[in-house]
Amino acid sequence: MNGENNFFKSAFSVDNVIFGFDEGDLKVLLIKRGNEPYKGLWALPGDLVYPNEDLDTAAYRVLEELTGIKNVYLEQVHTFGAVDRHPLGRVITIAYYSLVKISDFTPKAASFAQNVEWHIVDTAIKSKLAFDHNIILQTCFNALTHRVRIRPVGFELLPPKFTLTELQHLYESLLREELDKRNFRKKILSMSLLIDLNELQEGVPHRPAKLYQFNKERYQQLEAQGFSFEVKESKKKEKKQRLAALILQ
Amino acid sequence: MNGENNFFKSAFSVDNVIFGFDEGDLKVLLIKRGNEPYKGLWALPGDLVYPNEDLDTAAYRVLEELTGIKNVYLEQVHTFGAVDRHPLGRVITIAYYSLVKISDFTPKAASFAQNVEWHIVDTAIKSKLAFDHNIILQTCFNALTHRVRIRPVGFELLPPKFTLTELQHLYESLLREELDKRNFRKKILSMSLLIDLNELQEGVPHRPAKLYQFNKERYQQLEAQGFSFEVKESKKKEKKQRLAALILQ
DNA sequence: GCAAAAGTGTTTACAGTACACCCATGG
DNA sequence: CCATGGGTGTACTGTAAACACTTTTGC
Repeated sequence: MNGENNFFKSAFSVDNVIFGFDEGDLKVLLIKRGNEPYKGLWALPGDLVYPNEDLDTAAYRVLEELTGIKNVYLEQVHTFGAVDRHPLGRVITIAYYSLVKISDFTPKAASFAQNVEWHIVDTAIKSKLAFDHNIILQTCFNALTHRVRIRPVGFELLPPKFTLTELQHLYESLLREELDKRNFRKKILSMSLLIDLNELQEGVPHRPAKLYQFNKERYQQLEAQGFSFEVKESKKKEKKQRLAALILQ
Repeated sequence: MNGENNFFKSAFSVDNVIFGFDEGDLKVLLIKRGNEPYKGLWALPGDLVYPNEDLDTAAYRVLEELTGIKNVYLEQVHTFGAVDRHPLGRVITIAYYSLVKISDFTPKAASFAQNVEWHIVDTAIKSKLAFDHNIILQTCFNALTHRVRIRPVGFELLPPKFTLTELQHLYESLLREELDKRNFRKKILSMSLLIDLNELQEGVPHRPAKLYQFNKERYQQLEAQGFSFEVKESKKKEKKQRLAALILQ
């Protein structure tokens, strides 16, 4: 398959790191390989890209075939192309990650599903995965933690209604550090990206928490304005934080 | 070349957005195409990846063959793979950018060099480039402006000895905004990433400026510590700016 | 002496951080 | 009435931002 000095004798695939959040842990969807190479090892879902298929389309296809979920957050991260990364030939792979709400997840055909499992990311990274999937998973996790500091992508991982504590736990999990409850709430609520649903949790053995919803319209409005918070800002404020961002975080 | 339903009938290339800084402008190195398709248009330097060549190696090769420069800053940015992006077949391309000191640049064979030119980035983005190179250039420029806010990559674009004003102009060019001279100097010098060479500019028709050098050792030391500024920081300070980074810039 | 860029400190305002107690519910 | 997590406000502090004049050199 490889070995001759000939272009157009290689292939490319997409691999999709599908993240979910459940029971306080960030998880990733893995497939147990039924064939060689790496038979029996866990691997990221992926597939060769069809000749008439765009890369993003291929990544969406892999996701939907596996989970049945459409319309998810998907982002290309990096392309891995070490000569020896695939034992059977020259195959480079374009790595994506997606963020899904595990509650939306309906695994396909049961015979298939028994080889598909959510794994805790921390554990999966340390275990031996097929191909170069350890480094791909690590790279995509890094990209996610970086992304979450810049854009409110975290909401993609939560169910439509959530409590502030759930949201905080998600961020703590992504940022790998504990956050102060009062400061977290102050910050989040000040962005007016949440809609108070005036509903309460039910069936919890303690004071029920308020439920919130992500305000997508508000988010898109802010994004279009470069997050300059038009309502609160003076001209002075707009220029603030520019030098702050200079060079070092 | 394309059209059959057959994998391993596609190819991948690297394209390299080579940035330089000169006369106060950010520039990009372009090649005028001598062959179809897109004959006569300016294009990013790039090449097909050899069957036994890693992706990064290919990107370095393209750079060195063109400029004679080694050991530069190089970063993979994004992979472009629209089905119709190359008129002659299915060719996806992995886009890189590199940062070079224009002073190091020694164009290769003169017959070749007449088709190689530095273009001002702003102008090049607006002009019609070959293939999908407009969007590739734009994407790489965005990646650079993002990167420069996080890591001091700007120094890669300056000659070994530079003045603070030159450094400020570079940052103004990359960030597309004017900076306050006193605040800029205060911030930069406080990071102790610069070495005062105790030398002055010569032959300038005004008060000569001091020359500085980038302190690479200090930078690597800080990087290894996650830029936590060990000398100045208390434990409290270490936790600072964490919530700040939450969600929105 | 004049043109041109270099160099230099202080004040103000905002935003992040630290921190502790009462509340509502189920059992 | 107890256990569990939900919910709330203030004082402090560090850093970014705004801002104007003097200095040095070449011509």
